[in-house]
Amino acid sequence: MPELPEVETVARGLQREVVGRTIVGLVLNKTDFIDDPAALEARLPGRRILAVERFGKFMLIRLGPPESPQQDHDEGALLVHLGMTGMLRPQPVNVPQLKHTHVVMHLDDGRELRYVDPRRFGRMAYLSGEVLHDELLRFGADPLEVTLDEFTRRIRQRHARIKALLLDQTVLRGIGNIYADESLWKTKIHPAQLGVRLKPEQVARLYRELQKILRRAIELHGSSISDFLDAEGEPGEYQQHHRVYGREGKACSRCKATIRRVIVAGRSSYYCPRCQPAPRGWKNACKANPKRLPRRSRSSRHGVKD
DNA sequence: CTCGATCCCTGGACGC
DNA sequence: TGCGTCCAGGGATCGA
Repeated sequence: MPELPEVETVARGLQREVVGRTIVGLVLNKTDFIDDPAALEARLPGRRILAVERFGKFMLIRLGPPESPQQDHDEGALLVHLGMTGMLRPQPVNVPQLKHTHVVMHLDDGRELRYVDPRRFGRMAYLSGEVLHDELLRFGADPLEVTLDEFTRRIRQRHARIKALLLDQTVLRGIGNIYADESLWKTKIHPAQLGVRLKPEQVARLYRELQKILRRAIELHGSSISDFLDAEGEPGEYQQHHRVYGREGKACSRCKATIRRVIVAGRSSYYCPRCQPAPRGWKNACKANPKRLPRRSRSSRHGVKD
């Protein structure tokens, strides 16, 4: 599931692989995840790829001016969100297309930049400069660039649970379920704790550890849980360093207590019940609302050991 | 204001 | 083996 480190990995790979290439043609298959498919067909052919940047969980494919002078240059870019299962990578034409290949951009070196996304939770849009600018304004700070003061302000400004705040892309952009849970475990903060209740020292630790975890994950090319592959088709390695995510029923590597999973902010949240003490009232809230307790996973129902 | 519910979508795991 | 069911999850949206 592509979050900041995975998107960064793909963006860097594409930066190496396709910058300088010109898109000479475009084939669209399923288009229900594309904002305006006709805009892609009208705007992409003939444009040179100037840069591939990451913005939160988005990739921004910056495009040069169109070759035909009557089409005015609008500083537009192709925005790509990989959703859960999106993959974007260049392939030689003779490599068979994977199932669920929805967008094929023909490049001037003979390769094809292919977008594959089985679940189509991703998003693709061509946005002109002005629209792009407004679109990006909706998002919060980049967790790797934000200052501690700004991070603290954002975590404390809303009366929400820390897990919800970390996942909210208008608070911080780029964090998803994996890196939220991993950074909360590292800093011994329960995911249901309210952001405003965190002590300044806890916020500072979360800030530092979140950045460390994201940077390390980028070094290891992200986490490949089920099917994430980078722009070279390679999986990441960071999943081998997960301490809580996906480890329900296993032992906490710090205290040996059993890792648990609850639903916080509508998302599965993995945590250590001993290292990350629940906030006041949380356990009663769980008893009152059984939906907070996820259905036992099939593996744990059958007692699979680690 | 925050929260939960619902929808989107497919593949994989599981139950029978 | 095969068919039905559940579920994962990011984000948008709506109602409580």
